[in-house]
Amino acid sequence: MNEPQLVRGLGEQIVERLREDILSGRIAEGERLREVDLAKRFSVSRGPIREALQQLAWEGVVETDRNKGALVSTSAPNEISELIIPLRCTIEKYAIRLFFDQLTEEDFLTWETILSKMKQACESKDFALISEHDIAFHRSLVKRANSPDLLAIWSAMVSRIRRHFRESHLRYQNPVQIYEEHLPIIEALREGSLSDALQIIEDHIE
Amino acid sequence: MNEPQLVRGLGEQIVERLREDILSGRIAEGERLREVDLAKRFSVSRGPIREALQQLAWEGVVETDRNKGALVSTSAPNEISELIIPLRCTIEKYAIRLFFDQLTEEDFLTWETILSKMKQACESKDFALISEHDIAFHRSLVKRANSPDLLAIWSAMVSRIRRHFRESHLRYQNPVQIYEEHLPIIEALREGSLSDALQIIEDHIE
DNA sequence: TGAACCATTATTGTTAACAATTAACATTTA
DNA sequence: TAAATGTTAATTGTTAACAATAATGGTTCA
Repeated sequence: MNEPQLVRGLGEQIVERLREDILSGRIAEGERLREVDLAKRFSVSRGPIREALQQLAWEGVVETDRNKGALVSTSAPNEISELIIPLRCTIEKYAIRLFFDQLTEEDFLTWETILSKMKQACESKDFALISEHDIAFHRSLVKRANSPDLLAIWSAMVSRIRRHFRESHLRYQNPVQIYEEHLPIIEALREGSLSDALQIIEDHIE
Repeated sequence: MNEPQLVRGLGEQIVERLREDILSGRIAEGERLREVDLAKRFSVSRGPIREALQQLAWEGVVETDRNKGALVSTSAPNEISELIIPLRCTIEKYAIRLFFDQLTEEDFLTWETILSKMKQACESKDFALISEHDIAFHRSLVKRANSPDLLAIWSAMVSRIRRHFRESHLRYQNPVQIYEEHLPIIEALREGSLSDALQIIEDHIE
């Protein structure tokens, strides 16, 4: 099995930090990202920064024009989430089918760790953090399938509907519900019922 | 409309040349790509080379391990095409619904132009060109919906399955069939039957 | 013999300087 | 004044040197 690569390059680390900042809304849509600023912030040279920006551009998190640098791309209008919902469903169900018969205790530990962070964020009503962990949870589901193609396509989609995540979260009067709605997914996986898990994911993604 | 960016960076130019070399088989599967070799071959420094390799890795054309460089991916029997087919179906049908009641004669002209080029490519059995025009046709369908997000998501997917296009084309004994299978799509649009068009697209994408 | 160790080489990762391009702004001109 | 032009500053694109890591090959020792 693929070792989870303990030492990651600077570029990859920066991708994750920037992506979290942008998907959660801590860095605003339309904001310009200058290479030298980022290099100073992360205390590295512009090489890894350029690497990270290129990756984020493919994911659709930022947009780049030649010789003009990178802007945080604006999240798609909500009407497109009508399209994305069935797409996400297809992908995440496909992912679950791929890894379903290879589940280990470690997997559940990973997911429970993310969800416990989400719970904390829900309790303190920090919606930026809630979105971040919500997306992180679903990303880790897709990632578990161990298919770079699957993850790439999913990432390209989700980065474009980050606003939809936040806005749907804001509708909850009691944000802890957001956390609670994620529990059945893991429970179904633990109980070993594939069809239940698929059905629950389908109901959940909306 | 988007200007077709006249001056491209070195990285982008190298991406295209390497991708063509790999997909056409001039660079064999499993072959190792060393940065210094490529830098010498293209007479540039390693910067643009790394950029190009990162892009090709994202597209799935090469695989990279940290500190170990890039290998040309072996085209594993693309089990993911099983996933891509329903995704493409969803997206392209969604696109058609969006523009269906705004069709003009100009649209048909665009599509017929692309298809006539495809026909030529089919007749000369130039499979690289066939793929290009096939992708161009479907891209123009999606583009017609006039939604940058839709196009972006579709592009992210297609860049990962370029290889699948080519391989499915190679199965045709008479490549002109590829061209002929595209005609009913336009015919249905011309005749003004949305449900027919959607059904034909669904049958076509397989 | 062959398995473990060390030194050497090859290769990638990172950095910092330099070149080319774009943006900003003052100046000129109609 | 407003448009056009030229100049400067800010920013990205590219390069080449340096650092860190992995592959190679030979030597020793059981």
